[in-house]
Amino acid sequence: MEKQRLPENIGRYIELNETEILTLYKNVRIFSLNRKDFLLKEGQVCNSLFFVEKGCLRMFFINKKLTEQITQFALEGWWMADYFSFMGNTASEYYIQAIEKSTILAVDRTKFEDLLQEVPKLERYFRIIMQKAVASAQHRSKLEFDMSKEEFYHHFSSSFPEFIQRVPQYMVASYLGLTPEYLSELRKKK
Amino acid sequence: MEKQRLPENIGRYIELNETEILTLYKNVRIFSLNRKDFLLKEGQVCNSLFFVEKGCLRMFFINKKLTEQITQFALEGWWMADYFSFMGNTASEYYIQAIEKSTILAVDRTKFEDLLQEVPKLERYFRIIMQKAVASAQHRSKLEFDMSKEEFYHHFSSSFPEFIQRVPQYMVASYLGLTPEYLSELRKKK
DNA sequence: GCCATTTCTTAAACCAGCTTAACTTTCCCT
DNA sequence: AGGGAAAGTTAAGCTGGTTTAAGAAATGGC
Repeated sequence: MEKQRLPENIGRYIELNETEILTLYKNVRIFSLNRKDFLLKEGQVCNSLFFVEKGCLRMFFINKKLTEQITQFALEGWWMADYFSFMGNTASEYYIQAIEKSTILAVDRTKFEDLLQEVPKLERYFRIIMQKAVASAQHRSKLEFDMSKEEFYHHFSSSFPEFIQRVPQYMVASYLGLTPEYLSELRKKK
Repeated sequence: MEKQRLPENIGRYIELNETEILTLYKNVRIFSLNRKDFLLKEGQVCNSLFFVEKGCLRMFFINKKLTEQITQFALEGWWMADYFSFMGNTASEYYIQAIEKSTILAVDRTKFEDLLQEVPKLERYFRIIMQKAVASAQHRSKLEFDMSKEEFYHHFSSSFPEFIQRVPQYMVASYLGLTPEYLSELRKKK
């Protein structure tokens, strides 16, 4: 239990004492992943919420053209899950995979309920986290409606230059909803 | 205080006693809107969360082409807000408008915090509501990535046939991200 | 440090969905 | 009930972004 990104993250929104932090860790699994390891595959139930302590995850599904369509990334300090599958205990249509060597914290569904029971303040933390996720989704949706693919790419790469360095180009293309060939063309243009 | 959609909705996730329901109502404004009345306009701060008791709301922004781009609808039993503006106290880029005569409950930002303080169980309710909203956003995003506009329209109209009846076609087109002309063409085809 | 694999590039042909513009139908207000 | 405005339709021409295919460059595992 080296670093402490999660308590630090939680501490931004609520205050936990030592006992509560211990309870938190009692309900969390910590483990590391290699590049390309999977946390979730299509057909499985998403039984955990995943928190990225170190590294980077991507979420994708296999679309009708049988290619991988990336829908989300998660860097350090981000939560990731298929919430539909997690809440409804249903088979997921997504894959969650490590892009880099990563350290992950996982809260399993049953432990999650126990944890919220034992430390009700965490309801507030997760309420705020989820509210921020909804705000982000609203924002992304607006950008997609308002910008051409070209503008969207430039917007994204100037907003998250470090990210562009860190992740292969074809994944960025997939996430932004354009082909790697077209992204390559856009890069040449400018 | 005629009907009680909100307590009914809350009751699906947590149990409130009479006192708590009273506290709830003490922190909520109830009012009605005519067709085309606004709850929020671009430039204003979104100071409330809105709950649709009766009627229908739409959320939109003015895009680069200076046309209204609808990003969300809210029917009876749904919450709507610009969460980014609500959380950050910043100017909104959106409009929220009634499509029909509607009855709305509004929880203002300050009252919201008071309410959560007085009835902490509501943190849980809102956590779950927000989690479901995130799940929906994930789902919609997947559909958009995976379907052509034509498929997306057919999917939507077979999933929500009542809704298609209730809302003008050009608003459906806007929400689905296609032009009214193209939607008209699709309807003719089938 | 090397080689297989993965990632990125280039360019031409193509198409889903948009634009424009003019017309028709429906709705809503008094 | 009637008229003006709002909503829906039609069709032709156009374009942003995809597809295909093949070659070039970069990467990371051993």
